[in-house]
Amino acid sequence: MNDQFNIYREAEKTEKLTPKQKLIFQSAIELFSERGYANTSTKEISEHAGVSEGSIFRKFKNKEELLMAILTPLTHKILPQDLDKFSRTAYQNGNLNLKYFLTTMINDRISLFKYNHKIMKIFLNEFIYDQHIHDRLIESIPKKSFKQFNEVLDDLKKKQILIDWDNLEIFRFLASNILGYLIEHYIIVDVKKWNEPLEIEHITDFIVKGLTPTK
Amino acid sequence: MNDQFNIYREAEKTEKLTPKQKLIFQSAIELFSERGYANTSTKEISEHAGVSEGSIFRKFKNKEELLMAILTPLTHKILPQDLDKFSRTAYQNGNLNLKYFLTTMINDRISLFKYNHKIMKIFLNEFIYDQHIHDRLIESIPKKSFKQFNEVLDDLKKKQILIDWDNLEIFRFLASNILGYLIEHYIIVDVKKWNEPLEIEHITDFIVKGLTPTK
Amino acid sequence: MNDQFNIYREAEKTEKLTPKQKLIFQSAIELFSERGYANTSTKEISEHAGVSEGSIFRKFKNKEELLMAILTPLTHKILPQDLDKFSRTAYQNGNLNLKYFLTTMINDRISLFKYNHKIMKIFLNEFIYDQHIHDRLIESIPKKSFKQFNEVLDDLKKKQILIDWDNLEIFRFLASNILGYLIEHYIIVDVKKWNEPLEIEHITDFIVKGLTPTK
Amino acid sequence: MNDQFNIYREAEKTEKLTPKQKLIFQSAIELFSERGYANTSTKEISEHAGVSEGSIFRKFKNKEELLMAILTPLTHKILPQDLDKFSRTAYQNGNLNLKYFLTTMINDRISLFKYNHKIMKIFLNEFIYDQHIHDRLIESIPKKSFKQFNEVLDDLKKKQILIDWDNLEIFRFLASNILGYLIEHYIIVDVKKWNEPLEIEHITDFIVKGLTPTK
DNA sequence: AATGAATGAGGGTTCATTCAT
DNA sequence: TATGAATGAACCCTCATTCAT
Repeated sequence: MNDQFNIYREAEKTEKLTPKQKLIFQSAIELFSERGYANTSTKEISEHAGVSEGSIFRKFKNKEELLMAILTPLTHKILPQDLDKFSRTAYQNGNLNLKYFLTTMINDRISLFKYNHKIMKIFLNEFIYDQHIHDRLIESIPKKSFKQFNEVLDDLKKKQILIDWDNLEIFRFLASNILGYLIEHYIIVDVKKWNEPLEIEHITDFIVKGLTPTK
Repeated sequence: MNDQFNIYREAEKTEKLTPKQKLIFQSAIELFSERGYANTSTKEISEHAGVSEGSIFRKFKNKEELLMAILTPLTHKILPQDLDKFSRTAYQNGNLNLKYFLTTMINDRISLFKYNHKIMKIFLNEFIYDQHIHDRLIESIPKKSFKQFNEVLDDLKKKQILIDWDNLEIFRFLASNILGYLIEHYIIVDVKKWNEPLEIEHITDFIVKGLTPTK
Repeated sequence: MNDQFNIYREAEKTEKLTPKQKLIFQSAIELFSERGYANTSTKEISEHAGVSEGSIFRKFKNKEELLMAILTPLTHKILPQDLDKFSRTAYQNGNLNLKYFLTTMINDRISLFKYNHKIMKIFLNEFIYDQHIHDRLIESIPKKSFKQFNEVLDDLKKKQILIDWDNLEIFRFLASNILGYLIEHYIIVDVKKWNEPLEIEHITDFIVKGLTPTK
Repeated sequence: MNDQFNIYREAEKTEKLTPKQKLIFQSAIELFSERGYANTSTKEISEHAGVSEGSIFRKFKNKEELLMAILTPLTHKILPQDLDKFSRTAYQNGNLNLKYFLTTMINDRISLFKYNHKIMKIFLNEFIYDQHIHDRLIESIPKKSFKQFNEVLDDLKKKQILIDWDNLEIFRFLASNILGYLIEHYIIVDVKKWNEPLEIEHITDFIVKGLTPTK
């Protein structure tokens, strides 16, 4: 049911991986997320996958290609691809408000990231630290998403249900709080149990209040 | 003037580094932040510092000790060490409100990180990936800060000028938005110029509104 | 027409190669001569031939067997196999002279090498460096050729139309100048166009003059 | 006394090699000439030199740089650098003739190559087979030598003591016969003993006769 | 104190060869 | 017969660390 959020299963399909190559793929995700790309040797990956080291390089030209094969699918999903769906939903409801729109979007993003938090961890790190990978990833993020995102925000601002700040700032407020939540609970993982629905509601409330225009 | 926020100058003092060792120290910060700890060789550090490779290991037992020498001072400063100063300030002003308290604190944190963003960049990465370093750093964060932080928040909540959410959640909202801002502008460094005071005001407004109790 | 000089076509016949194996054979010649035996991978050969890598090893036990299959036929032709034909020709002409004999022989050798210069290039390299191949090739050069060669030279010397030097020296003068010409134009391949008949005439003249006994 | 012809001793000096690096240098010459550059592993070189493998890469950036360090000095000497010295010698003698000029030059070249036949073997092979190295070597051959060579030949042709063929052809006749001799005796090394002065005299006679203009 | 030559374990990658399909 | 996935030894090279000078 939640397979719509499982990114790498899809990647495995489209890349036509053999069973052993799937093991390599999954082992790489496991180890990269655990100890970082630079700190994981191809030998370790092959051992974790129960496969010869050479097998890695049959499918993946080199270690970086393996990393990109893991990360690229995410770049196509990392921004909501049908933002207008959310805004339309809000309109259909008749009861047009920012909260409903954001609630839908935030939950969608959280679901996506939850099911791919290991890849997300790898992604976040490489995106910040490896300029080369940073550039390659930026390129592969669909331009369409950016455009849509801006259109929706501009529309909301025009209707005066969104504060009139720069779109990039608004985007950062969204991203910071969603990612902050996810990083705390899924990446740093010190905390054992928590009331997820409640916290998500808090996040939504927090963002909605923060982005509502002051009268 | 802003030397109060300069962490590594202090580190150099306390560790009693010779001039050459200072060069090593600064070169390591420069290169670790630029290309990551794992991707920086001691050879490169020594060359950047204009020093022989062996000199690194005279002062620092090994590469990791050098890293820890860079990061440890930060752990003592990463949480505000005199939060009550901020709250007292707010009181003294007579005009007690959340915004003033947060404004002071946020600006303080941003100043600290700005003047140490290279170390921060190194810190973020190692904190996420190296369990060993993660643990050492957690230990060295002063317990006192945690306690103080909780006391202040509880006080604010009692006075009903702060929303009644879990302190850790509130902390996360603060941290997420401050770090989000800093990472965007000081670590990812795609953007060239921006209106810093305005953005900081937005951040403060955003957080204040988000954390103000609903009537 | 010039198929008498085409060595590998013959090889293909005698080894009874299937069409795919012919492709492998020709691809190997192409690539070995281009980048050297050691620098050509079986994968590259199979790709160049449009064939699976495994197919190479169906016919050829290993990479070296493939090399030997290419080189061995050359070793049976590398020395003129019917030298007496040349000398007889010279006699029949009635106009017995060294020049006519050498002209015929030199042109014959040049024709042979021209049509097999890729194999020759491979041969020259392996002959020099691989002792194992060196020995195998020396063995497979027909003893008859040596004997014939000596007989012809001795006869010419007796008739005092050839200088009285050691046969091996004379052989080297012949070989050096013929190979020098071929290596320059067919193996080093820097030069674009040249007057082949003229140069061959010069070579012949040069050798004839050099080997004519001084009165 | 003959150290004027020893190229690599000079190389070792100019490159300021440590004793261990000299061992590496000499081992590389030994092994490259014995089994070829491509068939010699850096591990083998280090073992032959009784040194750790890493030591190779302290001085030489990579395997190819090691090869170039061996070959480059030769490229500066491979063509006679003071051809006019030979021609002047011939003139001074009063008894100006082609034979004297060639005798001097041929003996000089043979001496040079004899004392560096291992490097020559490596050189010949890489020059023919590795396009990349071919180009680098061509570049480093001093242009002056080419110019001088042409001037001397043109002068000799004008005085009608040298046949009027293209200079490149004449060069090839010289090179082919000198190299043929050296390759036979110093590189293929099947022959045990031979009368060197006699053979060199034959070579000189052979070339002189071949290049003397026909009346 | 400072140097930098030397080490050798381990890194990513290539490749001839095997073998199940 | 033909394929190509899989292997693992060997390859070139990097690097933190040691130590004689």
